Amino acid sequence: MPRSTDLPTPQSTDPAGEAGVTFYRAEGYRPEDSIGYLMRRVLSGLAHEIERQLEPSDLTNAQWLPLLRLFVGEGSTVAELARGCELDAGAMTRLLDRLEAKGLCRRLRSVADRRVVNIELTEEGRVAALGIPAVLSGVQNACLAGFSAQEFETLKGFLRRMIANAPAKLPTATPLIPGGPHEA
Amino acid sequence: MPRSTDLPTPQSTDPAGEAGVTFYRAEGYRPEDSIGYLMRRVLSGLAHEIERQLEPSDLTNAQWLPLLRLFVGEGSTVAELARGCELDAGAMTRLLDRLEAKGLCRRLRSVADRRVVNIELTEEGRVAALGIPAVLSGVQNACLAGFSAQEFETLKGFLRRMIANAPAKLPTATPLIPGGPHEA
DNA sequence: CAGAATTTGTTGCCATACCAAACAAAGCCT
DNA sequence: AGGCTTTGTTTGGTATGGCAACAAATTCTG
Repeated sequence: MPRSTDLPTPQSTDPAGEAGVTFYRAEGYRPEDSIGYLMRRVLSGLAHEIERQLEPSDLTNAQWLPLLRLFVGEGSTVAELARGCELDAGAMTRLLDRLEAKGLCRRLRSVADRRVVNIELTEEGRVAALGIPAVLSGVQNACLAGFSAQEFETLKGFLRRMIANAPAKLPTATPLIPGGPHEA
Repeated sequence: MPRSTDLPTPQSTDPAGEAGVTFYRAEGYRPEDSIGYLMRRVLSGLAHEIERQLEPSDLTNAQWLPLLRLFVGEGSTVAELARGCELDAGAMTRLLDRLEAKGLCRRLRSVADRRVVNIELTEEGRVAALGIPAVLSGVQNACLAGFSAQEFETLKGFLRRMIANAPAKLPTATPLIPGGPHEA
């Protein structure tokens, strides 16, 4: 197992000079033209519409994601769900409190590892989760009205490149490297 | 039973019926491929980095926007700032409480309209606001590393089209309609 | 002009979200 | 075994956001 203690250098260019990437400047900066502002508006629109359509299920915008992940089996403990939803473990605990209070899930202490609490959907929870993908699909399709398949792919490519440009953020998913480089 | 008249009509009649805009489907829906998920990750990356860089100014992610708007003169009352930041008036009241507690702004009851509270930056507030545009520009430029000017424009076009696809939501900002509503 | 409708700012209540601390249970190391 | 470290969960404190209820001020209307 190669321990790469050096930083991965995707591009051999100078770390300082960004090859003339200067779309924005401090002087005359206009929020309305910023991609951050634009994306925020797109996202808030999506979120509002999703929450509106999930209202009959009594699911808030913060609650459908963990419910969906439980439903599709991507996570079954507090810690896993917290990581999957990019949330604080404390926040997830209380979010699950509310879901449990609604009767959508229940906690089961693991016997194998007594630190762990396994979360499982109730029958009600499964029913509620069942409708989520349709809503997400519908809302996002509506948001993309007028887009060609080509444009859709281009857009996703742009977004993935922007994500890749992030300066080493959260370890989104724990790399499956047993005994990997555990630097502080 | 003659089925020769069957059209290639999909059995699942699209509720949206949007000229075949079906990038996502309920069956096999994968969050990681959704534009919502991707944009959320881009935005959270931007937000984290901005907050990190503004840390020395003691400005949180929620606070720099109203401060910036005050600084550039886009709003000077609670209601205006709330609208400009797409926030609840109540949330803005308390946000201003915290900014005022930090000595960054102060409230002045209007004499013309005694309902109104005018907010103005203190000297400290001006100093803090002064550095914001540079941080926003830098972080967003970094996020766009590797993008051509053409791609940058294409991306913004995509985002604007998605915003336009929103189902008639909030009257974001008062349009600059000549002869329109007389704004303050 | 008087009463209704609207606007503005504030506050209460609740849902969220982060951070740090407290604990418990597992793992690791000597 | 005993101690230090890691992981998982919960809880307390604080910041933030939405909604509803209100009071004060202003505007609209009959």
